[in-house]
Amino acid sequence: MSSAVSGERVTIYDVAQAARVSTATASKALNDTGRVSLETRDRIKRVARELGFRPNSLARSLTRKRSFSVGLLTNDTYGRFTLPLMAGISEGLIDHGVSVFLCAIGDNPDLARIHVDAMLDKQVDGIIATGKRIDRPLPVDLTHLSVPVVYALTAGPSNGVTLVPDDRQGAGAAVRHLLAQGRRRIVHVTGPCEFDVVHERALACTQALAEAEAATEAKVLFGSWSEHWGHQAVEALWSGADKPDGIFCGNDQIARGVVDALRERGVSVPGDVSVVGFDNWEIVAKETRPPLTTVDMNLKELGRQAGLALMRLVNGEAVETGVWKLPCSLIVRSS
Amino acid sequence: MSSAVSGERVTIYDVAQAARVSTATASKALNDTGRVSLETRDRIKRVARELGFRPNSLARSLTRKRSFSVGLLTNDTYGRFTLPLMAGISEGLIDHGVSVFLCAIGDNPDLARIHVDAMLDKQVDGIIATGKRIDRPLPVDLTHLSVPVVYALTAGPSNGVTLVPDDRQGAGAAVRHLLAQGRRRIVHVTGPCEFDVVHERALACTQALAEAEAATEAKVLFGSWSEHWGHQAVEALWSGADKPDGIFCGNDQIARGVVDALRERGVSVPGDVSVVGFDNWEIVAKETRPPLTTVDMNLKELGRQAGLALMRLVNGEAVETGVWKLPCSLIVRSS
DNA sequence: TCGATTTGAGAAACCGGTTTCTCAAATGGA
DNA sequence: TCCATTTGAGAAACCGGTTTCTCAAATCGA
Repeated sequence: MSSAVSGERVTIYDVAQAARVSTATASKALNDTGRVSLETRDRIKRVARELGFRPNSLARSLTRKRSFSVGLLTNDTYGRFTLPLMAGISEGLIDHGVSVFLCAIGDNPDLARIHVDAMLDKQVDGIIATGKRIDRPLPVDLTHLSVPVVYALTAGPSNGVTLVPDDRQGAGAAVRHLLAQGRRRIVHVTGPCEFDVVHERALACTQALAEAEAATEAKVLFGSWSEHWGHQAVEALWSGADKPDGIFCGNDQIARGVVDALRERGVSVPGDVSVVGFDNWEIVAKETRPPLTTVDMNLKELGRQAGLALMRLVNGEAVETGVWKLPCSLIVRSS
Repeated sequence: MSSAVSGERVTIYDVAQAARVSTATASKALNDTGRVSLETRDRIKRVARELGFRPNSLARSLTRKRSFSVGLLTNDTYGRFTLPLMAGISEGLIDHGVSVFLCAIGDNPDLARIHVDAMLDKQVDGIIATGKRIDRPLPVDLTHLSVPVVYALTAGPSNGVTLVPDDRQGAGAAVRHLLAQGRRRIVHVTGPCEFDVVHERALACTQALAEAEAATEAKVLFGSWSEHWGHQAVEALWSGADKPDGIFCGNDQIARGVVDALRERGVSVPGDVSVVGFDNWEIVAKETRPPLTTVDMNLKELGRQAGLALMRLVNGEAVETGVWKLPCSLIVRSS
């Protein structure tokens, strides 16, 4: 416990001297490797503890050729997806003594290149690439790096490891929830059709409805990812005949717009119409009146898995390539 | 350009050999230090470029005792404040070749300790502490570390360097904007009174109103940081006499609630009442109908400054201690 | 009891750079 | 022309660890 405020850091040399052994023996004792008697080993460990010895990670990395740090490259400026992911990665890796360099590269290829080079110079053991769109790659090529790369929430090469939420399963759960509420006239109000996830989710809607024999094809309205579009969609739907009794929205902001618009029209949620969102962006979903039932992509868990997958690659273990789809969870609130 | 796909990394030894000099000379040439003839220097640099030499940052750090990496400790799980800050720090430091380790520690002191130790083992040059509340410290003591620490958006020790937005100036600008719109019956709807910033901003309101001789004291309603509170506040205000014609809100979510509630009551914004928010959380502010005029805390710039201040400390330069208040900007939209 | 094997520990090389110190050659001044 | 100074470059030590190799002492088997 002592350790004292000895200005300078305690090195393994100090420990060796205090324990009257060579640095070689000290190193072996502390790492539980090599031939050292139990007695000596314990003594060295005790001395190290007393001196408050903490090995210099840089020196260790130099010989071990493992820096115990990884890089996280992100595209996402708001941090809405990145921070939960980051938290998961960090949580999964801290047990391995691994720290995470975060680089916000925006959409700037030059900046991305600079950051990637900086990471490689710092000898990161691997890189996790993440973005805000699953169907778009980052503005930098990571395929010929000397370190393994894992892709999360962004497009990766087909022979790489890519982790994404299972949009289809999530959307299916949302629609089945609406069906379970007795809703039959279900509409999907979603984002721009340029997004792959939009199609995935629409497809899942159709499948879920078909399974329940509620409809042969889901009615889908494409728009933008905004609250404003939620309002517009309700206006369009309620100006026609055949008004829906269940609405599944492409994200929580659209759902928020939909719920607000319905309330303004005097339509009761969930009395007359049930609404389900997507993302479980708590700050939106919980503040909606009534609080929004929505799909959570379990980004933290996804981050954890991405981190662990990267570690396996770093350790040379086999990892199944391709796209891993991780399950989403339905968060049932009052809408 | 060649460099080839030579599997292994190019070391300074390779460069030295190719240029027919010693590693000592190579190092001096590449770093523009020591005694080397211009001719030799150029040749070595050219060879290094041709071979695609990139110095191993770990090895360099070991001798230089500078790792060119810093740690960012954060409390904020949503990342709403952290990511803009992070982007600013990163932007300010990448020119210095410095990378940032991000650690999300939540409110867990043990986790915080583990992360701090991990950073120190990795020989970070310094640490930036950030949180979601300016009047609360992180759950870990950073005062006796061997590396300099800068605090941003979180409470630091009085002899430390702390950067925060100038809430008073920002709030003053907001109120003066309302006054300039011809508003005189101004109310401040804000968060819980346990927050220091709440008082700072309230005080600034009073001052601004006093300067304009519009009132001797600002009317302030304390509540929570939610949209819901915005609704409640409007209900309370409109059920009494003396309805306001200008509302300055403690954050954009409250403002959002206020604007929605006013619209539901048929009160025109900005026709009858002007509303100003705080935070410029674009995803809320831009989606409000009408788009919200609000105060931006310039977090990215704050991050940049924090990073640069830390660098100065690392380089042993003098840095003024105490609380630095950085200016906020009023973002004028339609409310 | 004696040679063969195992054990414990240290010397030294190494990782990939930086830096100090040394020294021969080139230059300068008288 | 001769000595003092400057210049350019390399040898070697170093940063703080890890790892291989060596070797004397202890243990083992016959």
